This record gives sequence, C-alpha cells and structure tokens, in this order.
Amino acid sequence: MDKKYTIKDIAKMAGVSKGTVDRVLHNRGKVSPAALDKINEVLNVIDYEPNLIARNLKNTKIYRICVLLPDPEIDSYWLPCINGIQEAITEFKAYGVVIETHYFNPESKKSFLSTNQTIIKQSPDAVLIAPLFHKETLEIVKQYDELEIIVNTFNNQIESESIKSFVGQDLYKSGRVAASLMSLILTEGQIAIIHIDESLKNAVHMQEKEKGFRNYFDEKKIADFSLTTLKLKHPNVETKFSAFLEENSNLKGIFITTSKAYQIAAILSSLKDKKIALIGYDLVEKNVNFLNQGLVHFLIHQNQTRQAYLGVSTLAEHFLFRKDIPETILLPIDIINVENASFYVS
Amino acid sequence: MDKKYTIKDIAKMAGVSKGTVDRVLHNRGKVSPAALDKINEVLNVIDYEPNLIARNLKNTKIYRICVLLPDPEIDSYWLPCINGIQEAITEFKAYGVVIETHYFNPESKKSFLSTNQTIIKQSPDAVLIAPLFHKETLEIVKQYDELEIIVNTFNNQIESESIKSFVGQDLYKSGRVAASLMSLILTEGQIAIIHIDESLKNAVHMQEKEKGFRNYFDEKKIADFSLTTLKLKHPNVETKFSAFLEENSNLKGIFITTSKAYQIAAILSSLKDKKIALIGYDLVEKNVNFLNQGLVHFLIHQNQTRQAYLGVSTLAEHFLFRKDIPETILLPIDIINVENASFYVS
DNA sequence: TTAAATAGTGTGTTCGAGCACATTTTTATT
DNA sequence: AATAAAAATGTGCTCGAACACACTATTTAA
Repeated sequence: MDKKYTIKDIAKMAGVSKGTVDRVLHNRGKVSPAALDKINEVLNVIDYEPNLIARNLKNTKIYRICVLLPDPEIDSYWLPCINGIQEAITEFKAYGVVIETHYFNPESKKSFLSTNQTIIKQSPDAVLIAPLFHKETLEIVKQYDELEIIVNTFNNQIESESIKSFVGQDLYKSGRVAASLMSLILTEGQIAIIHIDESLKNAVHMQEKEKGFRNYFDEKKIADFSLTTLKLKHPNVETKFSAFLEENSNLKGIFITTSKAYQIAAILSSLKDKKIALIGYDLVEKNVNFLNQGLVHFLIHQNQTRQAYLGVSTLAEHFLFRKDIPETILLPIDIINVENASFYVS
Repeated sequence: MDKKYTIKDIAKMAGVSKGTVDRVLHNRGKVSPAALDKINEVLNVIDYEPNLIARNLKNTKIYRICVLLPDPEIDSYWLPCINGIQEAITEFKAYGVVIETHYFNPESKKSFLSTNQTIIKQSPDAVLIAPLFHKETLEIVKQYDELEIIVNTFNNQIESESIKSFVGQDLYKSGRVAASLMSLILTEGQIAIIHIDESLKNAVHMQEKEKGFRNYFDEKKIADFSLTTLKLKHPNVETKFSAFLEENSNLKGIFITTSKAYQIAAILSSLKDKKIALIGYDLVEKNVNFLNQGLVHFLIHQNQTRQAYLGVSTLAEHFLFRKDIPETILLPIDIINVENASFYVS
C-alpha cells in the first residue's frame, strides 16, 4: 500500500527500460506513444515519488546562499539571527549547501552597498538580506535579478517584483497587540509611544507599529487615553526622556517600538514612586531582566532566530527538494510576560 | 576550509584503502597500529562528517513508528495532532520511515490496552503515545521495553524509566500564566476555576493547571480575590453552571482548565449584563469564535500539532541521523488574544 | 616443516536517480 | 532496395557510505 516504488519497479511493470521511464518522468521526449501509454498507465495506478536522497546524492552541485544582516556587535538586536543561520548550516551541510554570513554597518548605507558587492563577487545562488535601506535595496536587488540570483528578505518588508520572499511579522498588527495589552493594564491616562534607535533606519518599521497601536485605541473609542509620540536618539535618551517625564505627570504607560525598552526601564527604576506600564519588543537579555523585575510588563517576541532560519531554509529546500518559495511568511506575534518568558529564550 | 571530505579522500591522504578507513571509523577492529595512527592523524587535521544522504540511501531498513492517541472524533481536542503527524509522514517518507496512527476511545481503558496490543503486533521500532491512563500506561510500557520498542509520550507526562521522552507543556506554569493574565483583567472579586471534561481522564492535567493558577494568587498575596473550584461533566454542564452563577453573584472571572471554554462562553453570551473575564485553553474553532466576539479574553495555546510533530520527528531523526532523543521538550506557553489569534490557527 | 588459523588490507557491490552514450528500430530519401 | 537519417530504447556509470568477501601476510599449532 505505502510501498515505495522506484524507477526500476515502474520500468519492469511497464515492460520498458528505466531510461524510457526516466524520459517520461522528465518530459525529455524521444518516447513512442505506445511506451508513453504503458508507463502512464502504471503511473496512474501507483503513487510514485522520487527518492530525494538518491537524487541529491548524485547532485554534486554546491548551492551557495549568502545572508546579509547588520553587524550584531553594533546592534545586538541581530544576535539571535546567528543561531537561526547556524541551525540551517548544520541541517543542510550534508546536502552541499554552503551558507555564508556577511555583516554590514547599520549606520552606513555605503557599508550596505559595498557588502552587497562582496556578496555578488561570491556569485551565490541566492541571498537573504535584511533590507534596512529602502532605496539602496531596490538598487542592489536589480543587480541580483540580472545575475539571476534569488533574493529573499527578512525582518523588513520591501515591495519589489524581484524579491521572491519575505519572512517577518505584521508590524501593524503587532502594534495592535501591544495596544490591546496596554488597554488591559490601564484604564485611563496618558500613553507615550517611544521610538528609540541608534539611528533612524527603522523609521518605517516603527511607524507601522505606532499606526497599529494608535488604530486600536481609535477603534475602541476610549476617550480616557491620550497618546503622545516621542523620538529618542542615542546620546540624549536619558535627558530628553527625563524632561518628558517631568512635563507629563499623568503618564501611565509607555510603548517602545524597538528592542531598547531596557533603556527606559533603567531610567524608571530609579524613580520609586512612578508606576508606569511598559510594553516593548524582543527578548534581549536586558529586557528580560527588567521583565523579571516587574518593570517591563510585556514584551512582543519578534523571533529573529526563526526569521533567519526560515529565510535560509526555504531557499535551501527550494534548491534541494524543488519546493516553492512562499511569498510571505508571517511569524506569530508572541506575547511574553514574566510567567512564560523562560520558554522563549533559547 | 568547509570542504566536504569523503572516506575516499581520507583513504588517499592516509595512504590506505577505504575499507581500512571504514573499519577505523566504526571501530570494527582488524586494523594495524600503524594504519590506525596514519588515519587518526588525518582525522585530527580534517573535519570529517559522514554524508548522511549516502548513508541513508544504502540503508534499506524501514523504520516503523506507531502513534497512539484518543480518537479525534470522540474528543476534537486531538484533531490538530493529525496535521502534525501528517507533516512528519511527508518529511520522512523518503527515508523509509513508516508512521501509522492508531486511535483509542478516551473513555475506555480497555480500548487503550487493546489498541496497544494491536500496535505491538505491528512490531514497530518506536511508539509515541498520549498516555491518558496512568496505571495502564506503566503496564504496557513495560511490555514495549521488553520488546525493545522505544516509547515516547506527549501531552500527558508520566514518570517511568522506560519512557525515553516527553513532549508537552509545563501545566503548572501554564496555570500561572493564566493567573497572571486574570490578575491583569480583574482587580478584585470571585474567580472560578472550572474543570470541564467529557470524562475525568485528565484529572492530573487539570489539577496541575489549578495548582499553578492558585499558586500565583497565593504568592502575590492579593486578598481581594477568592478562588472557587467547580467540576462540570457532560450532561449537566449548563444546569450546574447556571446554578453556580446564581449563587455567586460576585463572580468576576473564570479559568477553564480544558479546551471546553466555549461551553461556558455560550452560556454567558445569553446573559447580557454579566461582565465576566474568561480564560481557557486551545484554539479550537468554537473557542476562537468566542474570542473574536469578545466573550473569551485569553486562550492558552497548547499547540498539539507541534507536540505530535516533535514527538514523531525526534524518533525519526534518532533512527536516521542517530540524533539523541531529548528527555523532555517543553513547548512555549503561547498567550492568545483576539489580536494575535489569526497567526496561530493553521 | 607444513597446515591451519588469524590478523590485516583491499576490492567490489549495493542503494535510486539522473544522465551520457551505445544500440536497436523505424522512417525518409534517392 | 539500399542507405542515410532520425527516432526510440536500453545500458552503464556516477554520487558516498556500508559492508561482504576475497586476498595477502603473519602467527600459531601439530
């Protein structure tokens, strides 16, 4: 019933040689109608699926996949990606898939462009990139397209005909999730939406989250809340935020659209009397620490590990097993609090 | 650097034949100290990893894995497992792994035992079972052990030396997660912990969740809450619960320890004025409907699909790639509300 | 000293798909 | 009818690990 049929089996059943069966299976032509009929008849009865192991054994071609992401030493947000990539390396090594990771400086468009040139020199079969810069990405994607190199993206979504796939999260909806949690903690008062980033590369990213967050409160028509947006940048996060705090004594909640919630939590921890609800992103160590201390109430898990893994593995499986590359893979928006955090940190 | 070495490569480098290399790699003896030294020298320099594809191609052995779980037609809780198992079937079919699913009647210990006998007759290499009945499980596990059939379990944890692995959730902690969410929705009042089940097979299951739930409130020392436990069983869920509602007018929240939250939600939906917080388990369709209607506030996702998939895949990978079977795999306790539910329902 | 036993080594085959190439059969052309 | 051309079909090798088996060299027992 579930017997595994081989080409040889089919050949015997149809009374032809395996070469003829092979030609039929691959539409290589040079087959008489009589033989074609006989073989098709057999194929209709049995359920033939080629043995992928044997197929890949013969295949001596080495598939090259390059991954391009910001240097995790500059922005630790990207650190988990390494694990996801490593996982894929281990899994597909045996099949002759070589995966190379390249880093660029997230502060520098030039670095992004030049690293892409380095990758092109490697002439990979596919690339997976974190497209931080919109215009520059479109530029280099065109180059990859001309060289027939498949381009996948993750984390940041960019629209382009030449991009085969995107792995990431629905940021708008994740903003809504944050808002739904915030409205559970608070009943009224002022809520600040804070964008903290070393540089402002992630503008679109953060705005989508803000839109979703605001939309939730708009929709619910809860007039008891007032929402304020605040942008903070590296050297003067503390001074600016402290000033903001003093000016807004009715502040009850903060939604931080990046993984830097710990910076705000650190400042709040020194103010004993303040009870402010904090919701942020990502299970970076410092965030989890503040979660355990009770200063951060919820974190939304963006699961970069899995983003990177899926980005690479869909490519590898495309080459090896001829699987389709899904256009978009949206990862679930995991809600993390102090009680379930330990199950998500790998 | 990342070159893939074959046995032939090693043989050439060490100046011996591939047969000798093979004997060294598998400790099959019959190798002179001189040859051993030469080969070990080469092995220390290069990083040899056998090609798993080639290894499994030769291996014509068919591995049999039987999965035993309650009939999803009797209890739809188990329905998602089928998808997880199907996924594993597809993935490992090419490697000669045959996976068979067997159902038993969750109401009947006799059915559990007899289905196990049917499985034993198939003489599988391993089984994955949902051990609903404690005593009976220990009994049949002993039989499997004598026949050298590997036993894995999922969903329900049972302690036994002969059980190699468990895939599931930390139920105690999931109770705590539920409590943490409940204490966010409510500030005071009475909370009911309701155990609903067709039969009372899952006693331990439900109790663990209750313990965690209660422990959270005990720990937080919030005196404003009072917790009551209620057990409901099939024919008279509605009547009993209605009576309970009338007697307890201060009821503010309900924690349902099984996947039957929709039964309570349905009753509550007819009572317009009541505003009761509802937290339950599992993304069964009816639960998600009430989540979308706003009658259920949170669901905890037990991810049976993945439980079943992992239970089988660890076994398959053990046979095929000689991977270790992890003793316990605890799946994350996913928190679901109306905003992120769509990403979890497959 | 010779036969038998054992240690050590190498060769050859298998798994299934895929493809190059050799061989046979059919059709077209003069 | 003879020959060339084209079409159809079959054979045989490859990939890498695994293992059976054959073979040589050395040791042991009679």
